[in-house]
Amino acid sequence: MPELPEVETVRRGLEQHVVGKEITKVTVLLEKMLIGDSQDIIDKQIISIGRRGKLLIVGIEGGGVVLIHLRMTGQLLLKSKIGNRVLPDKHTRVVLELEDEVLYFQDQRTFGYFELINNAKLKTNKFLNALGVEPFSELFTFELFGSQLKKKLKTPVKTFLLDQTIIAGIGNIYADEACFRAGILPWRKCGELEEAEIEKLYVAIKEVLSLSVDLGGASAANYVDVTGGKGDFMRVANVYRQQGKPCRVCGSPIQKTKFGGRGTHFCIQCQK
DNA sequence: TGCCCCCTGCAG
DNA sequence: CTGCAGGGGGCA
Repeated sequence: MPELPEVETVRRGLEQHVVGKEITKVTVLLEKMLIGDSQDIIDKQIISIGRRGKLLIVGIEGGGVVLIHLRMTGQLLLKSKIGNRVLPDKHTRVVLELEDEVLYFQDQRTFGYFELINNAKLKTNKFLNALGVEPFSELFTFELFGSQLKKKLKTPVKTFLLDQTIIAGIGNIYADEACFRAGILPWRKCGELEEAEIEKLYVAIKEVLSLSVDLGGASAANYVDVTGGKGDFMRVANVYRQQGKPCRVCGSPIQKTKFGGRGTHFCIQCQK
């Protein structure tokens, strides 16, 4: 489900509801989805909710963290009744009981995970350490972006955008949307972008991610926030899952193809 | 740097 | 029934 805007929306929801609460019970319904010993966090307080790229970082009293990756279909829900859904159900993988709240980790496809990790191991966590720059960070400057592109001359732009070790948090939706906004076809090589296109792409990445955070993320399929609410980004999506519809800018039909094994959406008129 | 794979459910 | 799905690890 989740790319940076969706994970950030979940992060904010959690921050609002679970910081300062003590974990009273942990129930693991699918063993592989919780890495580590759940005893390590029992009777401890949640002290912070952070995020790096698409990864949530739950700070635990006494030093450890719980890394949560939602991958494709993960959800974190604080309400046990959402519409017709009553939790736990067959997609519930982990349940965290917190004084007066219950946090359900739902994951249809079971690609996501909870990983309990102490401070020492945090510094050596491979995935976390490999993550590239945070797009909203002041470190993500136009200069940095340009130098990153120049190291990947033969790499297609979309592949570059999806590489979490370069920029953290962009996934299939926002890669397509950023390319559209920049007027660049996703398979163009980074090395052939002109200066003006590089600038457009840089701005497009920041704008589309921040717009989506403002809209509560994109609920194209499974994504919901911690209360079960959907995000509104799909209302303004220009290309993602818009194939066949007229381009909002030029009216020509949005096309869909397969690129690098992923569905890829574009406007042949607006993107060159 | 590309592909296959991990899984389940849903649309076509 | 087949193909596809917003992620990313492991393999050539």
